[in-house]
Amino acid sequence: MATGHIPEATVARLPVYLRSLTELAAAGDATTSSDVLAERAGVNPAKVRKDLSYLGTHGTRGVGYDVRHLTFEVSRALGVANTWPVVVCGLGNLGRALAKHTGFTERGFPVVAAVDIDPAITGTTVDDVPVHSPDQIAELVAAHGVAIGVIATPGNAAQETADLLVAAGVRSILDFSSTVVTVPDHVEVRTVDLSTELQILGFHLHQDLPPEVGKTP
Amino acid sequence: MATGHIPEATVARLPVYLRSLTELAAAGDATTSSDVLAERAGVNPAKVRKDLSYLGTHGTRGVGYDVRHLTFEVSRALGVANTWPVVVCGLGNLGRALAKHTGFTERGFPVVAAVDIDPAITGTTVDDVPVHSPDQIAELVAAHGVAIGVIATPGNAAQETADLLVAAGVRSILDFSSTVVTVPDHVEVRTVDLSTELQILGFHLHQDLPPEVGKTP
DNA sequence: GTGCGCTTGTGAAAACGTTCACGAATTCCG
DNA sequence: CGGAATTCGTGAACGTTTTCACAAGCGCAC
Repeated sequence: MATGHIPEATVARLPVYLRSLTELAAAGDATTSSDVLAERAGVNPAKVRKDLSYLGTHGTRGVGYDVRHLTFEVSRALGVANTWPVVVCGLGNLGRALAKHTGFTERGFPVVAAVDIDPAITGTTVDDVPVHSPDQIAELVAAHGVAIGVIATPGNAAQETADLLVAAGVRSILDFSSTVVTVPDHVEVRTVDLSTELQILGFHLHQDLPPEVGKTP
Repeated sequence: MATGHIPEATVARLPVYLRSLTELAAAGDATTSSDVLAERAGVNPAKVRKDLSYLGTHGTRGVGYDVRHLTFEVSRALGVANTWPVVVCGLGNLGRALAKHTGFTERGFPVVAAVDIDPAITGTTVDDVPVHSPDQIAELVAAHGVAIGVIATPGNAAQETADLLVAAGVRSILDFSSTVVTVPDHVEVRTVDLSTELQILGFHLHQDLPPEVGKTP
């Protein structure tokens, strides 16, 4: 089975496997199994095997997977050898937390700059990340080779920010703004909406509630 | 079609529709169509119609949907009339941002307390949210009727925190910790992993790259 | 009223994702 | 060496989600 095309659902799980593999390696395990990986990733073992089969990687029947080799295969599939500089737009509570977040750099996504419209903070730094004004987005992207923009602005500035990022040549956007931003086909947007997540949880809580009184008879 | 069972995929989109409806109402539109909603939600019009059909709600053929009535129906399906108090665990960069985030309260998810293991900050407040120590989780949950816990701790404290939340009676967990937490069946966990999101974007960037040189011939 | 244009609601088809179940490959042990 | 125990890889079955396509209902114009 060639590395031809990896389903989206699988791609979304690869980072979880990679993390599990790193932990296993740190624990000194040389080999592992789909059962162990499934347990750690919180999924079904068959799913692990099928996911890994898309990588064209091969475990050994009766034995399992070589942790080092599998780590290499998953890393290669994800392209983690690449470093993708990121710019964070909007330095509210969330944007500031993202700019300070050290986990990004560790995984190959260094925050090279932040952008905010407030002139009081442009020119300053947030944990060594320089803060610029929005009209400098194009320069920043060009200077650092930024491919990913993070939008953490208020909703009403999100589309405008996205437009600036796209015009500057950014090809991927991670949007925390609780709005749907429209971009050209060649740009990928992933939306993380914290309120929506809570509303989904709230839906299930609500569902489990005893049926309401006062319904129309 | 009865309100019997709403597919998960639909539930995940209802908050987006609800937001669009609120905007349309604010703009003074009395009626709208699946096309308009689809445009705003960034989805296919047929999907909007099918999603809404699960609510047992009825638009008017040839006319569209009544914005006020549809808002009511979607709100009811989501159970937004309920208020679900939330406790935020872990006051690092992200936890602090979440505790300060005003959007939660606006949508019926007030952050009633925060929890951190650092004795230097327990007893203080973060934007009026009181900070307690982890061993007070049970009391907090009981006192405020908390049903949802947010985990924003470092990864190594996540499972432990989840256990405390579950023991205290929390039924839903929103996990930002980049780990897979294990909980009993009656507890729902949603995971938001920021690094994973970036890695998925990175995967596609990597895929679009010209094929690497130096492959085995 | 009758006809026309618009928009919903929904079967049916297609695409996608998950899980099952089992053959095949490997190791280990007696 | 032969058989039991593992564990992978994968075709097939199943379930979910998306999309299509069109009949049915509604309003307006005349």
